[in-house]
Amino acid sequence: MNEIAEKLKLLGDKTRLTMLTLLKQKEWCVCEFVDIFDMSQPAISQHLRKLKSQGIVNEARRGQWVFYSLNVDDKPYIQAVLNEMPSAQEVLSSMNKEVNCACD
Amino acid sequence: MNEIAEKLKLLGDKTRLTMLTLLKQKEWCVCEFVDIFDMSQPAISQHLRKLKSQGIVNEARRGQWVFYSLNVDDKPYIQAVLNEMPSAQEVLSSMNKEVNCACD
DNA sequence: TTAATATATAAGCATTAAATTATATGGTTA
DNA sequence: TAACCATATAATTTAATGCTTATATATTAA
Repeated sequence: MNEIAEKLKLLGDKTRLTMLTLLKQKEWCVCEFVDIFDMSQPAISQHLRKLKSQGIVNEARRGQWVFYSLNVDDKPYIQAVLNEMPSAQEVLSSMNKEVNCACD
Repeated sequence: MNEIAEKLKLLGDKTRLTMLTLLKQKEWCVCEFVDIFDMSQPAISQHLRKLKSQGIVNEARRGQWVFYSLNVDDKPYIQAVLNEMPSAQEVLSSMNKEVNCACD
């Protein structure tokens, strides 16, 4: 129960919940998240570290870039949460952000 | 999305998650929760107020007692969370508490 | 109406959590 | 190797959360 409470605490943050919603569509690079969110790079990095430490996302370095992807196949309740979320496209357009990194 | 993040934040607290798990089985009176949790009556009351303010529980006064019950029929992702939780019996016996109130 | 019981609200304090700035690490390229 | 870019970590500040004690409100019963 404690472990689930910890994971839910992570989901209960608007920034992290938005990150996970974007991750439904595809993996994202840290630099993309830095462009998308109005927040410093370290703040982004720390959110991702927390998600990774709870096994909610996976990390993969490719060259100088680090990509994060969802890891919720064995966590049905997180899937249920993400089912309630809008599509990544909707989220992105509501945030009205340009992504300008060379990672892709 | 904000609203769901707020609800998840409420679920991400061990005490409240335990309360909700107990509420899977039946409604509970405030005085019972006061017996069960190692916490002051105002602390219990504040947790329940938060859950109520987000529509996760319902409140019903009967005489001098106030009973709380689950209100998650329209919140499938909360149901999915509670499905992961142990039974109310298991929770109770692991807490090893006696309930001594006249509410029932 | 007064006392007793149950619950809620208010105020204050301690802890946690999220942000920032500064700095370190790791990988790429000249 | 040195310079550069991307990311992570550390240290600090600020804000949010959860608890406590004290007090108020509501209901029941003498």
